[in-house]
Amino acid sequence: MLRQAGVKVTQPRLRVLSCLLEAQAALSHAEIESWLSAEDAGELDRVTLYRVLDSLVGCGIASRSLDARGVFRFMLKSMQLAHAEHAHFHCQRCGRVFCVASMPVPTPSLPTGFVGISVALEISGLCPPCA
Amino acid sequence: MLRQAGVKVTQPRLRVLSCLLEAQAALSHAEIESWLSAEDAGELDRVTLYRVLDSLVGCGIASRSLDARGVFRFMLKSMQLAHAEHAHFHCQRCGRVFCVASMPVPTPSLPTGFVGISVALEISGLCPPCA
DNA sequence: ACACCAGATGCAACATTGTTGCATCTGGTG
DNA sequence: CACCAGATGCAACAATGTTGCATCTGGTGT
Repeated sequence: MLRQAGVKVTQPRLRVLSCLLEAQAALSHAEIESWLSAEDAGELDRVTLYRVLDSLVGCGIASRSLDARGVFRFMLKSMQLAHAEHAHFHCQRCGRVFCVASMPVPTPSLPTGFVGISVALEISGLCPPCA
Repeated sequence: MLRQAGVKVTQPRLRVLSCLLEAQAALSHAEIESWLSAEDAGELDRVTLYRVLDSLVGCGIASRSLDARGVFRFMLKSMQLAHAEHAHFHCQRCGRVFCVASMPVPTPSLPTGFVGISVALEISGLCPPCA
């Protein structure tokens, strides 16, 4: 993936990628950091992780979004596409994101001249543990 | 408004409220702070401003949302309600936001245990001039 | 008009998230 | 194998938001 995207294949990038590949949901910087620090390979520098994530987003491998607390979360672009069809629930307290399969994203009906590229249906509130 | 909401009527709250009443858009903490510091009455403590905003949101007078950078912005609930029922279109090129009256926000149908507080339908794309 | 007190304010210190500068290291290329 | 653009690691900084605590004040009962 990295080679295809035209960026250098480095240890940190491979580790972060494998993390995103395994993830079930969009991960925050802090979550990736603690996940990686549990590995044998040891910790990854905080700043390096920020820059690795920037580069993955920049070359189109990953996508960046905001959770309800205003924290950036990352997921593979390929996975993100699979989540474009239903709503997402953002917990205002813990920041976790849940898929709401029961709420499909409506097809855009835009005024003439507007070109829709993506639609997102975002619900804010409290998840069961936090409520 | 404050008395009706059942909270104490204090100087800081009145100053922040008048600020929000005049505002054309949702304001960030920093914007309100610099606006207030230009007044004759002098500066308002940073922390007090956070707590005033919390109390206004808590008693239902104001509402809190996130901008694209992950910064909280505040506006009067009365103004926000006028925008809660329809979708918003964000132009990826010029950044402008348009109301899409033709796309109503669906009523949430959440799994048991989840408490929904707000729903937003956000479309990204290109507006007529940019397309 | 006065005293009281829950809640609001102001200050200091801290926490979290994200960024910048710079010296060093390394993946890819010739 | 040597080179170098770009990646990494470290330190310091910046922006945003939170907590603890002493003091002050708006509202209420007297």
